[in-house]
Amino acid sequence: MPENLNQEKKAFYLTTPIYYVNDIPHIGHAYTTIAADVMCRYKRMKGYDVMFLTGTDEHGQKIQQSAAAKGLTPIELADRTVLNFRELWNALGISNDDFIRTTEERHHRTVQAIFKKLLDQGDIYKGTYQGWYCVPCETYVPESSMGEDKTCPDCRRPLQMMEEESYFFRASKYVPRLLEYYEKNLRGVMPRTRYNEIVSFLKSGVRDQSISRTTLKWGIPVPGDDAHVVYVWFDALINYVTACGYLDDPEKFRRFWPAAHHLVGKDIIRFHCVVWPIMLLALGVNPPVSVFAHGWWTVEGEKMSKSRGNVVDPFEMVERYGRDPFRYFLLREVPFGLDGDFSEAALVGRINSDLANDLGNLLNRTLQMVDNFCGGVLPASGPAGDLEREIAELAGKTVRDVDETISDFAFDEALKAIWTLIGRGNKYIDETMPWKLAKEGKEEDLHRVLNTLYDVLRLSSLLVAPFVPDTAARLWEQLGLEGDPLACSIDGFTWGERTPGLKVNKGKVLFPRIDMNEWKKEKAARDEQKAAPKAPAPAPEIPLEHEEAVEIDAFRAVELRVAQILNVEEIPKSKKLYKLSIDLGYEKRTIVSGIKEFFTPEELLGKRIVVVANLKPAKLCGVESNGMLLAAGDGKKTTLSLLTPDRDIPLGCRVS
RNA sequence: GGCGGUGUAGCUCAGAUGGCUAGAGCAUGCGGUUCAUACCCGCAGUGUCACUGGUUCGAUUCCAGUCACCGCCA
Repeated sequence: MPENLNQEKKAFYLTTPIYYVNDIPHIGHAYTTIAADVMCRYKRMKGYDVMFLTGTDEHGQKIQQSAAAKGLTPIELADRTVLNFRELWNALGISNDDFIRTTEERHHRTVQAIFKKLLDQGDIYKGTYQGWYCVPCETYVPESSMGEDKTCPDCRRPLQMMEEESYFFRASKYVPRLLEYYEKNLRGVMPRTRYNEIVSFLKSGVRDQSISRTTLKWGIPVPGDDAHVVYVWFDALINYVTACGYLDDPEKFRRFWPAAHHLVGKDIIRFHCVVWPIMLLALGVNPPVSVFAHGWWTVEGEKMSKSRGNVVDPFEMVERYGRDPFRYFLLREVPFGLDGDFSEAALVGRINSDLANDLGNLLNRTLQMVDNFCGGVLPASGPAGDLEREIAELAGKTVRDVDETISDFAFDEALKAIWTLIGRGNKYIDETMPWKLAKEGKEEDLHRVLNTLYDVLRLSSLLVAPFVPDTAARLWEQLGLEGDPLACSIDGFTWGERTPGLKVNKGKVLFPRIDMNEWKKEKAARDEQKAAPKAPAPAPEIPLEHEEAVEIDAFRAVELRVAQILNVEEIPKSKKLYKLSIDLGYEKRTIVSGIKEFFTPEELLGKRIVVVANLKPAKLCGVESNGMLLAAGDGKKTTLSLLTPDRDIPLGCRVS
C-alpha cells in the first residue's frame, strides 16, 4: 500500500453513513457519529491529517412521499431535517470537517459523471426490471418480505407483477475481483463475523443491480435519459468520493482516498461491502481500507421502536446528563460491533463509578493535596523510586494499548486501559499516604508523589480527550496547563516534563455524584408522566377505504361485552400471540390475541377490555380461543390501542 | 433447510497455540484509611467453565453429537 511517502503527515479519512432525512435523529445516529468523532480526534492527536465526513441522504421515494404527506416539497423537508442533524452534532461536539448533502450540486455532478463513465465503459446497461409492485404504495416488494398470497407487507393489498425499464449495474462481473481483494484484506470488513457474512454472500453470487427508477422524480437524473433518476442507494454511496474530491480535486482524492474508512450500522453492510466496493473497482479505484459495522442499541432491554415510544432522544440525554458522560457511556458500555443495551440506570452507574469516583475524584484529591501541602504550587520533584518507575512504565503501556485498541475500533478496550491507569493512581495515593509524608515533614517523598500523580492526570487528560473533549479541557485547566489538550500531540507527551512553579487551579468538581435514591424517584416520576396521556400524536396514515354499509341487525349480531384480563401467557411458538384468561363476570374464558408486539404482559394484566363474546371458537397455535378482543390500529400496524370502558362498569355488560 | 457465531461468578463479559489454587468490572459482605465527590485501598467469596461422549498423563481451552439463543443466506 503506498503510504504518502513524500508527505510529512499521514492521511486518514473517515466517514459516517449519510443519514436519511426521513427521520429524526436518535441514539443510533448519535452512536455512529460519536464513534467516528472519537476516532478522528484521536488520529489528529496522533499527527494524522484527518478528513472526517458526515452528511445527509436526501433523495428517493420515501422522502418524496413523506414530504407530500406534510404538504412540503422534498427539498423543503430535507432542509428542515438537516437542521436537526446539524444541531445534534453541535450538541454532541462532533468535529466533522465536511457535511455533505446529496442534493448539493457537487454531488449531482459527481454522480452523473460516474454514471456516464460506467455507462460508456459498458458496466451499466439498459434492461427491464421485473418484480412484484404495490401500486398504491408505489414500491417494489421483494419476495422475501411479501405477505401471504403476494400482498404488500405495508398495506396488505395484492401486488402486481410489473415490468419497468431500468439501468443495471454489472455488479456480477466484479465479484471475483472483490473476493480476491477481501482475501488479501482481512480488515476490509470488520468485525470478523461481518467479514465472513460478506465473503459467503459474495460466494453465493451477486445479481446485477437495478440502479435507476422511472416511477419517481426526486433524484438525480440519469445523464442523457431524463425519464430515469438514479436509484437512491447508488446515488448515496457516491457521496464518499464526492466529498473526497473525486471529480473536483484530484490532489485531495489521491491523498485521502487510499486512507478511507467507513463506519456503518450492521444493517447496511451489504451496500457498503458489496455494492460500493464493486462500484469502485469498476471505476478503477481501490475499495475502502475498512468498513466497520457496529451493533444496535436496545433500550432498557427492549427493541427500540417508535411504536413502543422508547426511542432515546440524544438531545434529552445531553441536556440531562451532559454531552461527555453520554459520549463516554456509549463507547465504554459495549464493545463496538456488538449490540448493547442503553439504560439510564447504567448510564448513571457509569457516571458515578467511572467518571466521578475514579477520574473526578483522583483529580480532586490530588489538587487538594497540592493546595493543602504546597500552597497550590506544584513543587519540583525528587528522583523516582521503584513505585514511580512502575507507574511510568504503566503509563507507557497505556499509551500503546490505547493506540492499538483504537486502531481496531475497540473503543471500550481503550477506555478500560485508560481507567487502569487512573485506578493505579488512586491506589498509589493509598500506598504512599502523602498526608502522612506531609505531617512527618518528608518533603522530598511528598513532592515525588504529587508529581507522579500530576503526570498520571496530565497524561489521562490527553488520552481521554478524544472521548470527552470538554472534560479534558477542564482537567487541563485545573492542572494549570496552557492551551487545549486536543491540540497536543500524544506522541509529544514526555513523562516528568514540567514548567517550574506551575500553579494548579482546583476548580469545581468534574462530575458531581448522582444520588441513586433521588435519581430513582425522579426517574419514576418521569416515567409516570410519560405514561400519562401525551400530546395528541400526529395523525398516522389511516386507510381511507370504507366497507359496504350494513344493516343495524348485522351489527347487533355481534355480541360485544366488557371483560377483564386476568392472566397473560406467552405462546412460545408465536411472535404475535398471547394466551389471555379473561373474566366476563358470569364466566371465565381463554382467548388468543395477536397483540404481543405491542404490549408487555404487565401492561395487559388487569386491563378491562371489550371482547366479541359470540365468536366461533378457533385454534391458534394449538390453543383454543373463545372470542376476540377489540383494538384500534392504523393500517401499517405501527401502533395499537385497546378499547377499554371509560368508567367503572360491571364485567359482562354488553356494548351496543 | 444451508453457512457462521454464542452459551464461563448475581449482572456484563476476558480467557492464542490444552497444564499448577479459572480471571476483570459492576453489585454484595467485612476490614483499613481520611488527601478526596459517603470517596479510595485491601480482603472475601460463591462458578458441575450449556449438556453428552471422544482424543490425551491431563480439556473451559481440541474433536463429534445434543440442546438453547443470535446473525446471514435460501
